[in-house]
Amino acid sequence: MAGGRPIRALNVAEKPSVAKAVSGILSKSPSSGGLRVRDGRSRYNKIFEFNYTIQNQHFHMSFTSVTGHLMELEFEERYRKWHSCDPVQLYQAAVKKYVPEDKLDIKRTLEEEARKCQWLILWLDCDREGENIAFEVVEVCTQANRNLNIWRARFSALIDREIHYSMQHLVRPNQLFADAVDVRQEIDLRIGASFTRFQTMLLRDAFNLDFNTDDKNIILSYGPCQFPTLGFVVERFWEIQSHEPEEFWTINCTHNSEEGIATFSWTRGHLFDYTCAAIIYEMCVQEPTATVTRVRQQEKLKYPPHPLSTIELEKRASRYFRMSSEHTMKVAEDLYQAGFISYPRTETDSFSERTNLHMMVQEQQGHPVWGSYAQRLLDPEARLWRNPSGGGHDDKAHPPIHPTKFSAGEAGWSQDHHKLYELVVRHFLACVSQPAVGAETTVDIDIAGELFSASGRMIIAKNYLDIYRFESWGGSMIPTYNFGQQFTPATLTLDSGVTRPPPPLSEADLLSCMDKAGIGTDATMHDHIKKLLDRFYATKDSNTRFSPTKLGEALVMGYDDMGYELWKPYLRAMMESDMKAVSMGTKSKTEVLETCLQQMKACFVDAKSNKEKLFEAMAVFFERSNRSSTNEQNTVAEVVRRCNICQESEMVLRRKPDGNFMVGCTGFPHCKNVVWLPGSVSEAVVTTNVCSSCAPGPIYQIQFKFRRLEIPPNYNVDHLGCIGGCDDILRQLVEICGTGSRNSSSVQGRGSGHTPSSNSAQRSNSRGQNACANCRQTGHSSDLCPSRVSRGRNVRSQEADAQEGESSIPCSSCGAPCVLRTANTANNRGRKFYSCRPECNFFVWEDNINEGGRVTRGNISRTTSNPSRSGGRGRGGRSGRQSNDVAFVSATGEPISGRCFVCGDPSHFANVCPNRGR
DNA sequence: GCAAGGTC
Repeated sequence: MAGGRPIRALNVAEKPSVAKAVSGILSKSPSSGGLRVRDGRSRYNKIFEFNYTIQNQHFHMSFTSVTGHLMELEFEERYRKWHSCDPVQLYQAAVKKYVPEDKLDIKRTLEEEARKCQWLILWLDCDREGENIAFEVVEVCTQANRNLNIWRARFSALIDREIHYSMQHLVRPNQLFADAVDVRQEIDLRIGASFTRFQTMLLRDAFNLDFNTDDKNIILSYGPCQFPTLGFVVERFWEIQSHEPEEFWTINCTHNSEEGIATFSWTRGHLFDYTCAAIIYEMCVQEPTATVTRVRQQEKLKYPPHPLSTIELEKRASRYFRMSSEHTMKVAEDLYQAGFISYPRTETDSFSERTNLHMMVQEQQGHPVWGSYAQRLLDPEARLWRNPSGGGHDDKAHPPIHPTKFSAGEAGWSQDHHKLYELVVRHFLACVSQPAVGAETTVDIDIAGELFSASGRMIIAKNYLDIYRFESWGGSMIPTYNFGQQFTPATLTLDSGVTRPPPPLSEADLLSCMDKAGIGTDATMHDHIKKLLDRFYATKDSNTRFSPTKLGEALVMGYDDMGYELWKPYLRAMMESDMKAVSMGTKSKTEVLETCLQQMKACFVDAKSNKEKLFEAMAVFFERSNRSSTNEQNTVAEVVRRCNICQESEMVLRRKPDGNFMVGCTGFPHCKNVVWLPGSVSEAVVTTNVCSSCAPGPIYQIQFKFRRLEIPPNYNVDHLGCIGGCDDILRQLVEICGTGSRNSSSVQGRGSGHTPSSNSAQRSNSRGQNACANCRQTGHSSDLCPSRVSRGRNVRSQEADAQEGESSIPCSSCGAPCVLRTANTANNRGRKFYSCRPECNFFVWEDNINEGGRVTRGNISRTTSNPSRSGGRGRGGRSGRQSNDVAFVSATGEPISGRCFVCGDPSHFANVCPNRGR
C-alpha cells in the first residue's frame, strides 16, 4: 500500500529531448496526475512535472535537463593569458571546474529545484561522459541542498518497459566512470594548451604563413585528436609521394563466340618479373589452344547495410552526396530537432528486439516515391521483409538512426535536408529487406598449363537494391561454355601496367581511420576533421579528398624529425586504455594523471629543446618573416660586412625571436642573403677586427660565446670568428650543433658548397629564394620537383643516375641512338639499360652488351595494348615450333613477328632458346 | 587566443 507524504524528487537528463521522452513515459499512468510543463530559467530546458510511485512510495517528480556538460575545466586566472607563464608550467598549473556563462541559467534552475527536493535522480546518458555530467549535476545540486538522496537511473533505450524498470531499480552513481573523464579532460587541457601556445608563439611570427585570411592571429593548435587526424592525412600524402611506379606484366585472353565476347584474366594476376611473364606468354602463344577445365554456377547474395550509426551516416552522406561530415551532422541535428529522424549521435548499429520496426515502415507507405516499396515490405506474400542484422555495436543509449516521422518533404527544407532524410529512410527500409540475389558463372580455362578465368553475373532478385538506390550490383553476360570444350583465343596478349599510388584520403576514409584508431567519438569526429581545415592544416578537394597544407606537413615533419610520434594515434590509444583502467578501478585517477602528465611534460621539454627541428621543417615550406619581436626591434644591428650578393646593403648581426643568431642583409626582403650561426651561440658581438683572409672586405670578426653544454669539450666557449668562409671552427660547430634554423647557406655563405648536416636542412632552401626544398634549384617548389617523385621521407639518392642520358648506342632494331638510363623497378633498381625511342620500344640491359658494344641479348617488344584494341589479331595459332600468326602485339596493336628475346633469333622462342642461362 | 567532450 502506498503511503506517506509524497517525496519531491528532481530528475535530470542529459538533454531536453530525453527529459521530455522519459517524463512522457513515466506520466502515462492515470495516477500521475497528468504531465505538466513549466519553464525553467533556460529557455531550452523545460521542467516537466508528474506524480509517480516507486516501491509503494509516492513521489512528486520534477524532470529537467542540462545540455551536455554543465562545467568546463580551465586553468586558474593567472595562467589564462598566453604570456602569463612558460607553457611548461601548464603541466602543474592549478585548474578548476566552473560553470561557463552560457550554462548559468541551467545551474540556477538546478539550484532552485534542488532546494525544493529530497531526492535527486540522475538520468544522464549511460556512458562515461554521462556519468561525469551526473557528478557535475550532483555538485551543483548538493551545494544548494546538502541533504539530497542521490540516485542514478540506468537505461539503454527510451522504451516504456525499460524506463519504468530503471525507475524501480535505481542505483548509486559510479564515481570511477566520472573519474576516467576527469583524467581525460585534464590531460587534454594541459597537453593541448601547452603545445598550442608553444608552437603558435614559436612559429607564427617567424614565418610568412601565406594563407588567404584576414586573421593575422592564426593559431597553430595541437590536440590529441586533431593532430593524429592530421597525421593520417600527411601519412597518406607521403605514401603517395614516395610511391615508385613499378611495371608489371599480365596475360589477357579473349574469345569470341556466337553468344558474345568473353574476357579471361590470368589466374596469376600479374608478375613484376618481365622475363618470367614473357616466358610464360611465349609458352601460351606456342600452344594457344584453350581447354575449359571448370564451369561453376553459384548463387550469390548481396546483403543490405547494417542499421545506421553516426559514422556510417557521415561516411555515406560524404560518398553519396559529397556532404562534409560536419554539414551532415548539422542537417541531421535539424531533422532530429524537428522530429523527423531519431537521435543522430549513436554508435549503435542494431535494433533492439523490442523496436516496432513494422510500425516505422507503415509510416512510410504514403510516400509518393518509396511508399509502394514500404507497402511491398509489409505484404507477407511479397516475402521482401527480413529482420535486420546488426553490426555488433551498441552504445546502450540510443537506437540506430531511423525515421521517426513521415515526411514527403517540408517547406523549409534545403536540398540537403531532403537528401539526408531520404538516405535515412531508404537505409532503414533497406535494412529490413531481403538481400539481392544473383547467379554467378565462372569459367576456368587452361592454355599451355596456365590458368585463366572469366565470370558473368545475372541478377535474379534486386530486393533491397530496389530501394537503396545508392548501391548497385552490375550484371554481366558470359557466353555458355562446357567442360572440356576447346577453342582458340581471339587475342592473347602480354600487357604491361604500372603500379599506382593510393589516392589521397577521402572524408569517408578519414572517418574510418579515426574510428579504427579510436580518435574522437561519434559526436566529435566531424569537429576534428573540420578543425584541420579551419587551422589551415589540410585542404579538401571537390572529390572530398584531403591533402595536407604546407603548414600541416611542416608541423608533422618537425615532430617526426624530432623522433616523436605525437602525430600518430598512439597517445590517444594509451589515454583510452588508461581511462578504461580508471573506470574499471584497476588504476587510480591520480596515478594515471601523474604518470601521463609526467611523460607528456618530459616530451614537451624535449620538444622545446629540439625546436630547431620545427624551424627547419617550417623553413622547407615558408619564407622567414621580417616581423620581429620587441626585443629584436630594440637591438641596434651591428654591421658585419657589405652584402656580397646584392652589393648594395649591409649584412648585420641579429638575434631572432627564437634566441638564435644570424647575419642577414638589410636589403631583405629584396635581398635574401643570410648566414646562419651555430645554435649553441649564447652571445655574439661584432668587433672592430677585420678578417685578413676573406674578401671582399672589410669583414668584421664577431666575438662569440657558446653554451658550454652544447658544444664538444675540445672547443672553447669564447671564439673570435669570421662569417666570410675562413672560419673552420664556426663551420664545425654548425655541423655539430645545427643552427637552430635552416642553414643551407650557413657560415660560408651561399654557394660555398657546404652541405648541411641536419635532416630537414637537406630539404631546405636558401632564405627567401623560394628554391626547391628537394633539389635546391629555383623555378619550382619542392612538391613539383621532378626529382622528388620518390622522396617520401627520405630523399632518394640521385647519384646512381649520374651518367644517365650521357651515353648511347645504335638501336639494333631501328638504328636510332638508344640512351642509357637507370631502372627504378623493385626487381632491377639501379640496373642500367639502353632504350630506344618510345615508338621503337627496344631496350637492352647494359650488362647484356659485350665489350665490342654488341648487343648480346635483345628484348622482345613490350605490349601495352588494351586487349580490346587487338581483338581479332593473332587468331588461329597452331601448336608447333613457330607460330608467327599468333603474334606478339605491339603498343599500337600491330603484330610483331615472334623472336627469341634471349638471343634475338626469329626461329625460336626464349623458352626453348639454346643460349638461355649461359 | 589553447583541448576534447557533451549539447541547443
